[in-house]
Amino acid sequence: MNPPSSPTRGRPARLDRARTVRTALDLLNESGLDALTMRRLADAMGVQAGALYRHFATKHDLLTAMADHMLGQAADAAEPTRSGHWSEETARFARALRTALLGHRDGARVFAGTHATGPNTLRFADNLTGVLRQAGFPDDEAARALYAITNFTTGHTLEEQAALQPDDGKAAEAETLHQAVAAGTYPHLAATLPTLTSTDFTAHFEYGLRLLLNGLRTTHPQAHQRHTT
Amino acid sequence: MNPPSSPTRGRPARLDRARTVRTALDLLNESGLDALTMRRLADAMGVQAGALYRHFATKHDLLTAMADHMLGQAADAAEPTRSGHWSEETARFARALRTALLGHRDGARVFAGTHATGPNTLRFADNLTGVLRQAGFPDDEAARALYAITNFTTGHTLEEQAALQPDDGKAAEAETLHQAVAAGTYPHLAATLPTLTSTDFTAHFEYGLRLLLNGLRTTHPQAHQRHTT
DNA sequence: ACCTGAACACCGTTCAAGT
DNA sequence: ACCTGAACACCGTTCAAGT
Repeated sequence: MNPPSSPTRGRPARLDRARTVRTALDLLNESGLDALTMRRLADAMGVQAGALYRHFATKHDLLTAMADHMLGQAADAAEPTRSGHWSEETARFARALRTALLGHRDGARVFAGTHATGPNTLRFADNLTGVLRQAGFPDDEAARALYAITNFTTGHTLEEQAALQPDDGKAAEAETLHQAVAAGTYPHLAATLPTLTSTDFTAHFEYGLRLLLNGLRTTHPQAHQRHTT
Repeated sequence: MNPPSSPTRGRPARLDRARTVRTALDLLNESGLDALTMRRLADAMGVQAGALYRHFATKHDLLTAMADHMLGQAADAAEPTRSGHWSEETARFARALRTALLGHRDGARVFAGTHATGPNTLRFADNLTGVLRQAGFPDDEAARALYAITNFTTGHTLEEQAALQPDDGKAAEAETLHQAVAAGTYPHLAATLPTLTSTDFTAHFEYGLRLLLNGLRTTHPQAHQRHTT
């Protein structure tokens, strides 16, 4: 069943897609996206940079594979359980996506920067869409709700991870904000400053998620619910 | 009122922040973010690359200034008018943000990649927060709603502009999707494929926005409304 | 078949020196 | 004061040549 010269014979290949993606994700966690270069990755794998191009046509290709690998966590964590209410199931998918992106440094940036259409991403999307369809949403609303939820989640996590970043003039930025606010230029920002500058990102995320879910309840074909969670 | 050697005398400076930002945004529109380099920008301004560092400490600094400039459009377009219902006012802010980001090639990527805290960004945020507070939302909810709306909008527009990009193996991607779907692996994606692959991004955006607004209505202190828009 | 070595065409950023 | 020239320490990607 193997070709004449079996690929398992001869020098064992140092490189393969799976191992390269895992090493790249490790490097991402250690050094961040800006420091993830093809040369550094090649170094980490004991190989010359050019060798990586045997498995990935471009760096963007590699990042796409990394994004899909991350989504594996999300897809596993959110496997539909048929038990909960559709809104709680949907929330689990959104939370699993955020958690998966938070699982790697700059994870949201990697995911947002690629159009991942790998098996994990598709599985995640298929399962979430299934939850909504089985809840009775029409096909087009299920598709659009999928987009709304994932786009909100990536948008939020992008912000969250940017805010967590090593101090890149972050102090100076807060300074500008406080000064402008103190000057009375932005009265509404001044009034809401404690919440705006809060680092409880889970609370921010849960609020936005709740808005989306409440919105979905409102448009649900059998909208017989009345509770606000 | 001017220092001894007035800055308006002598060689007229070829460089200043405002003109540099405008030229950079033009270059962005022509060539995209990946082609926007400090050297190319310097060329466009008839200057050596190093000269740019007199006005911007880093490239990221320049991108932040570009992001705030773009938000000027959004802040102007959404100036509160005191006339409409708070939900319609809020929708105007979200739409103005999307439109402003769509106004420049890779606009969402520039905005999402920077923590803009310039005057335009703050004005936009202050005005939107004001609409929500005057509608009766408590301060913390107004702040969180601001985040939910802007994060959804950037997340959506990021996707939208990525999808509009010149064909970067986009055909191959659609191929993979259709094959996987035809193989019956993703039944729910198959059922929703027409909507999922629709390029009517305005419809996608409006649906997500409606979910958020309906969600806000649900949690509104004086929730006496019942209509679904 | 798989990888090396070396090159090509670039980057962002710094800084002495010129005017 | 403002900008040049030139360098430093890198990039992604390609491809003949080795093993």
